[in-house]
Amino acid sequence: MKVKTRFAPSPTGSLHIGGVRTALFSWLYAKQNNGEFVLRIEDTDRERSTQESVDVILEGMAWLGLSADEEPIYQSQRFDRYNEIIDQLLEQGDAYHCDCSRERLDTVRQEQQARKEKPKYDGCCRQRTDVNLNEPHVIRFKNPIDGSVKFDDIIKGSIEIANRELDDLIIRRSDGSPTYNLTVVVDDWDMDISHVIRGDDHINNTPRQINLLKALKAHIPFYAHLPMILGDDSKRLSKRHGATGVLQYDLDGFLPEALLNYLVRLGWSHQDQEIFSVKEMVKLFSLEQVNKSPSIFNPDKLLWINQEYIKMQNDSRLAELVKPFIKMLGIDLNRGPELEPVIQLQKERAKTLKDLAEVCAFFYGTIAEYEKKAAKKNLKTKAKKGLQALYKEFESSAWTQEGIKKSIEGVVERQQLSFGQVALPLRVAITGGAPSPGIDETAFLIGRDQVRKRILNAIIFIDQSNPETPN
RNA sequence: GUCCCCUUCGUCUAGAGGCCUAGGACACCUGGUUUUCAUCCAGGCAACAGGGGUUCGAAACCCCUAGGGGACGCCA
Repeated sequence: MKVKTRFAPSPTGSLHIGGVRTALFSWLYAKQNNGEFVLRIEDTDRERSTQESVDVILEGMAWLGLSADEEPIYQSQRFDRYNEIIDQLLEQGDAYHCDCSRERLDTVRQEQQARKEKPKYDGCCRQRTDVNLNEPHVIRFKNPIDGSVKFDDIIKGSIEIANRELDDLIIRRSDGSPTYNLTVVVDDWDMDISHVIRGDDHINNTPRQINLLKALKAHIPFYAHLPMILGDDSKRLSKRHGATGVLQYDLDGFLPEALLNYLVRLGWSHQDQEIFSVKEMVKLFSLEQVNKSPSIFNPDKLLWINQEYIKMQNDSRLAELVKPFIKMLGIDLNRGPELEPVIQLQKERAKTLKDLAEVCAFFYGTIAEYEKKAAKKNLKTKAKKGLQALYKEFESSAWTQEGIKKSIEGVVERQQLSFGQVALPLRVAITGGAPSPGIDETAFLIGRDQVRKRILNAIIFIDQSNPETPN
C-alpha cells in the first residue's frame, strides 16, 4: 500500500504549535514510508477563511521545511465535486432535505439539555417528502440508527461509538456550501489518503466520517489521533490561548529544526535521545509509539533545544541566520570585525538568534552605556591606573591574541595587581559589561584603535563618576 | 449534562509482569573549572492519582472512584 498523508488546516488564523506538530508527524510518517505528503486548505467557511491565513500557513510550512509533494488543494475550488457527492447521497436515500428553523433547533437543543441528554438533531425531517425546495433548507446525512462504529486507531487503540450517540449531520448548508465532515470524506477519498493523522479533537468526528465513507462505498483510511498540546494552565492550546503563530518563532530567533526537534519530543521519544536531526526523525519516528496523553508546551525546553542547535551550527550558516537580527538592532557590520569569528566566540552565549545578535553588538560601533552593576564594580578609581597603563601598552604591543595577553600580564606584574583587577575593568571598558569571551580574543577582534578608544572613554567615565576623588 | 479520550518527578518522557531502591532530559539548587557571562564537569531535589482485584510477583493487566482534556455548530 502506498502511504499518503495530508495536513488539512483551515485558514482562519495563525498556524500554531499544535497544527505544526500534526503537520510534522504526518510529514514524517509519509517520508519514512516513501510515501507522499500533501497540503489541503480547508476553506469551505467563506466567512472566516482569509488569504492572509493561507499565506501564513504556506510561509510557515516553507520555513519549517515541511514540503508537500503536490500543489496544495483548496476545498473552495472543489464545490462541484462535493455537490456531485451530495446529490448522489440524496439519490441513494442516504441524505434528505431539512427545513427546520434555527429557532426550532435551538428549542430542541435546550429541551434536551434540560433533560440532561446529549444535544442532537431529532430527525424531524428524516421521513418527510414535503420539504419545499424553494425555501431555505439544508441537506442532512442519514446516519445509521442502530449498531456502532468501530475503528482501530493507530495511537489510541480500538474505539467504538454507538450510532445512537450520533445524529444526522448537515452536509450542505442553506447557502449551498458543503460542510466539513462531507468535504473531508470526499477529499481523503479522492486524494487516496491512506493515513489520516490529526488531533484527537477529531475522534468524535471519525465515526460520522466512517458512516459517510460506508454510504459512498469508499475505502476507509487508517486513523491516528494525536493527543493535544496544552498550555501551561493545561488548557488546550488554541488560537486565542497562548498559541503563538509559527512565524513568530522565526521572528523571535528560533531555528526551524530546533522547533521541529522540540515538537517531535512532545508525545514521542526514542530512548533517552533529546536531539534529533530531521533525517534522524524520519528514520526513527514511529506513529505506533506516540503517547496517548496530552502534553504541556514548555517554552524553557524549547529555548534549551534552540541553544543546542545554535551551538552545533557552523559559523557561516549561523552568520547568515543572525544577519536579519543584526540589521533589526541597527548594527552596522562595517564598523567592526568580520561577523563569523565574532559568532564563533559568542554562539555559546545565546539561546536565540536574537540573543546572539545582541551579544555581538558591542563588537560594532561604540559603547553607548555601561551595564550598571558591571560599571559600579569595575570602573572605579582604583581601576584607572591599570587602564592607563594598558592604553599605553596597547599603543605598540603586537596585536595578536598572544600579544594582548602578554601586555595585560605585563601590567599585572608591574602594578602588583591580580589578573582580574586589570582584566575586569578592561572587559567592561571594551564590552560595556555584556557577556563576552576571553578578554584577549575579544580585544583582538575589536581591534587596536577601537580598544584604545574605549579605554580612554572608560577613564573619562571613571573621572566623571568620581569627581571628588583625587587622582 | 451526555458521549469519547487520557492519568509516571513542576514539565517532556523511559518503562511492553520480575532488570525499578522507577532511568534520562528541561527547569531549579549546590559545588568545580573560568578573567565577566556562558559553555563544560560533578552532585542534589523531585513522580507511578486513589481504592479494589488478577498474579508467587504489578508502574505495567482488569474493575471502580477521582481528576484532566475533548466533542456535542448551517466552525473546521
